[in-house]
Amino acid sequence: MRLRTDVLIRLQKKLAKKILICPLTKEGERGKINSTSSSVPPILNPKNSPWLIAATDLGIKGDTFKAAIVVYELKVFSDRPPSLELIDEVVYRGNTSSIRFPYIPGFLSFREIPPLLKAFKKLSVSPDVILCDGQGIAHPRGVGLASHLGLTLRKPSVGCAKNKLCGNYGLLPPQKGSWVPLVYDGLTVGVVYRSRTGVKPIYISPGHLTDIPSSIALVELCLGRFRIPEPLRRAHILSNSL
DNA sequence: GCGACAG
DNA sequence: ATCTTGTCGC
Ligand SMILES: [Mg+2]
Repeated sequence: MRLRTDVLIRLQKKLAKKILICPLTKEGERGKINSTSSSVPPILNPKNSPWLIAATDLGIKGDTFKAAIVVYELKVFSDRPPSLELIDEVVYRGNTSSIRFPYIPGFLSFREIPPLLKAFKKLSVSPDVILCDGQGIAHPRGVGLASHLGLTLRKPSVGCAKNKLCGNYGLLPPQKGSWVPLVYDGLTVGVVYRSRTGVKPIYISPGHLTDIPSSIALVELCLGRFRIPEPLRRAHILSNSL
């Protein structure tokens, strides 16, 4: 039997109004005005380090699913590359049969959030921001997985997807670090970002309590030698291991 | 009606 | 996402 999406669509439209797009800051600094009034993301300022970066992913293998959360401590320096140190990891296992929704493009959050919330209950630390395997506001109704999770947990979140859900964009140079706006319905909702030279790009969009510049900066600071930022890569591996 | 379509 | 080994290319 087909899933009735009309109720879900109404909920998404209501949630969309609650999403806040602003520079990424720590909870205590939220709402304060930039002392320098500059457009430089606060996370790039060494003075604001360290940051606790969480990443989440869900893996389904046969009759078992695993919701994984990893937490890294990010330190930004003025005279050397940023450092990432693994702080904590948790995995919540459950029966695949307990997953209430099938996968339908545009409604991924309803399928993945319940298991992810279970995993968050096992987490003892409180991250400053959550990286999600999926879109943020780059969504037909502006509420992708990252946005929905951020709103639910009342925490900053960033969407980092391996594929596009919606929107259009122009030619993207092959060099690592290049990016172009991702436009949907006349609005720039994120960017298509080249994390590795000559490699398929990733799709970055703000989830909640962050903006596009801060989202790009966060992902860049978390990149290692792979296409996917290290925390998300680790969460993905963890959610698929034994 | 047709094409697009996160994980 | 999952099902799956070796193989092609930089
Ligand atoms: Mg995933």
